Amino acid sequence: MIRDQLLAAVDAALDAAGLPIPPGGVALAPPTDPRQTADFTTNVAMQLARTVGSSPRDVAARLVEVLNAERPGHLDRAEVAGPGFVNLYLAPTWLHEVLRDVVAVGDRFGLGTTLSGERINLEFVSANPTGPIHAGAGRWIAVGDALANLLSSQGADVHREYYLNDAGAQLDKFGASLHARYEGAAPPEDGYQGAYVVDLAARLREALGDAVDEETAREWGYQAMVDDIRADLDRIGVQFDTWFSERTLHESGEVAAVLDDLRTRGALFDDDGATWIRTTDFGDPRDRVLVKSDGSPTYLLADLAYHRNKFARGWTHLIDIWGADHHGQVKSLQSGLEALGASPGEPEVLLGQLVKLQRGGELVRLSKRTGDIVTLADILDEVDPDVARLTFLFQSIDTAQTFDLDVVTAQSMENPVYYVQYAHARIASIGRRAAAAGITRLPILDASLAPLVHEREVDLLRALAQYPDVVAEAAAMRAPHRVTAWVRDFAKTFHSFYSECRVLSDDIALTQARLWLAEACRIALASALAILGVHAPDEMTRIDEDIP
RNA sequence: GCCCCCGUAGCUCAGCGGAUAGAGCACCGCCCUCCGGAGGCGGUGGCGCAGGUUCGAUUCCUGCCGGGGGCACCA
Repeated sequence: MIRDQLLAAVDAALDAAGLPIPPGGVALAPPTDPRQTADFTTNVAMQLARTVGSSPRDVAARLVEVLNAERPGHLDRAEVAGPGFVNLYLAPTWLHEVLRDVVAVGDRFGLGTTLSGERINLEFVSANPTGPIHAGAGRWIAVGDALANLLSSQGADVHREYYLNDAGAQLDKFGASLHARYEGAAPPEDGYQGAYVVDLAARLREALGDAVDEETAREWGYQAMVDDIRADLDRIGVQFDTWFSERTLHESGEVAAVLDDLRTRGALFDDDGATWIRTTDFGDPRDRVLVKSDGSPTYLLADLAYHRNKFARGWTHLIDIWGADHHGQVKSLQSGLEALGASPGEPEVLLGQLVKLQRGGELVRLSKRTGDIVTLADILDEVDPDVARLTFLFQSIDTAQTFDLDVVTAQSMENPVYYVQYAHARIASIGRRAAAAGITRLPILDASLAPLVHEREVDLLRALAQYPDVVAEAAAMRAPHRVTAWVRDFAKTFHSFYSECRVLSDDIALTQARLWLAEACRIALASALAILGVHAPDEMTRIDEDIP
């Protein structure tokens, strides 16, 4: 849009001034300094100063001279500022053009093409089907789903996938524990001690009667847990495209095939009765076991078969979201896949720092032994899914998160999610008011946007202009929280506008212009909330009715 | 000992190498004739330490200090 035109103009101006274009192109962005009133600024002169052999301000002056002579569209003037910044001041019309652009693309506002053509398999959550989904896993649900939306918004074909570890020792332990409870006995020492297993045993008896053997108990329990997990995911509004069973890899011979392939490629060696893979050839700090001395496959072996299967199904790029406690396995998996011929760096693993739960001012100590866990369902019993999701999407996955159950529940009325949703609801409310008053929004081509000059209106238009870049950048950085940050900030700007600028007034032209501005804000809020997986309501349920 | 993440306001967190670092909560004031007060306006208050790279470092590199998570023939 407009920035692209300006970039082209700056490139041309550099050329006309006899200056080179820096490798990597010209950076053109709104100034971050709150004192600066320029619309865009570039540091290109400071970048070029050394190669050109003159001072940054001199280079900037040469560029400014050409720009002011050429005056590309919307440019009012260019100025040298500070140590050598070139500040571009645009005519107010450029922001009105932004508004027209937003309205023209409508619900497609914010979409980009930076990832078009990519076929991405995004695996997240993949909690073992041996118990309910833990509260902390809610972070990966929220982040994974938002990331999928984000990548899709940039044109990628994204597939949400859940890996079911239904072939390993954990499921056996789970089966043994369930069967023990079913028999009224205590689970094995290294089994699942949680109270939910007792409840599950009762459900098992109700479903299948009094003569259930351990294998039947395991299989029934497995299905029951998968059903429960799907129900929890359904509550928070996340749908997976594929639920992939580890068993199928063993049954289809794909696990064995990986071993054969690695043998052929000379990546294996035997030691101590076990079969190892030489992952150190690809940067792993140590080699890894694929087949244990008792002949059973390791988790890594099945995981290699799994990721190879993803490629075989046509996905060209794999992204896994893992908890930081698994970071030691990243290099092993990538090395093994590379040994199988995949491109280095596959899968791309996003390591998320863990969630600590806090209640009553104290950390909730989790103990597998006692089965003392807080589940996602527990959280969803207390707060609505939008609150839970946005809470998980506040911060970067690079930082450990403390999820304070008291704060999120007791103060949920003050949760920022409502602040953002309220902005959307207010716009809808204005629409209802307008309709009731018989005010119709005329086609934007017939509307004059010239009245939009108030500082709050300009703030909104600038924020709208930046939104597509925010989304593209968030996708590139795999950082949904950047969208959260933008939408919270945008909501603040909107509320400020709302209280200072009345949309519906006696000034017909101003009303028309502001109705269109409000519509553009609605489009942007809806877009951002959709990416985050949060609803954009047209009205809020009233609270605090008891206050006179 | 080695590997990964993080030390920014009293608390929780933002901040693609740019100019005087932002927001929420908390605290102190103020704003309801008017589109929904789940709101608005103002105030208090900050980059762990030391080097290095750079025209310019909260951001990149190194070391130290502090916090979290890993270093299995477990998943």
